[in-house]
Amino acid sequence: MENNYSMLFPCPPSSSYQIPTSGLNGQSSNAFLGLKPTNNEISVTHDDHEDVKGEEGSVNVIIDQQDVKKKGEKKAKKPKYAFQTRSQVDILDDGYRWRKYGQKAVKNNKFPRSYYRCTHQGCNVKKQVQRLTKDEGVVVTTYEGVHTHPIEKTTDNFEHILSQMQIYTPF
DNA sequence: CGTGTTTGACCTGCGC
DNA sequence: GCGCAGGTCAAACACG
Repeated sequence: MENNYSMLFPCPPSSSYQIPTSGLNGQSSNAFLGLKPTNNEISVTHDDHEDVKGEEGSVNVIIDQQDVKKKGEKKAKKPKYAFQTRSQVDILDDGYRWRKYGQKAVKNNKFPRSYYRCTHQGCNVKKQVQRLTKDEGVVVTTYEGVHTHPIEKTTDNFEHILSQMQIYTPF
């Protein structure tokens, strides 16, 4: 099926941070994602884009339908979301619990890429966190898959995050 | 003791 | 087939 996800990431109203993800893998989920940069602005971009800086305040989410194959299993398509965040720290607390399972040096990048998996049972959402050589202030977080469970931290924190996002986006 | 991180080895895909 | 790069595994380790 054809889906246009380009507007998937509107800034949610403060009363609700439900993000429409219906159509992704035929599933829907609430609170797909939130980011908590420790400071500064959030911008979101395509993981294919080279011009990482982007314009401040611009929001651009690209979902990449990636073929994932495993031995003996049929291909499954997983949505992939790349977020670009200006932050001093690599770890963005999005409310889910993540376990790091790997770290690799990336070519043409002096910073390593870290691999995380959601620790919730049955939820195999993955994310990669990578800092850019070009701009050390930029952290690129790539999410793969959709959480099959509600967010774990029921924090006010999360609403703060979202309100921050509204501030930093032109919507 | 439970949970998460570190890190080298291993696997896989791809280009030559 | 070979080498490289990216992705994952898993044992050892650290920490509250």
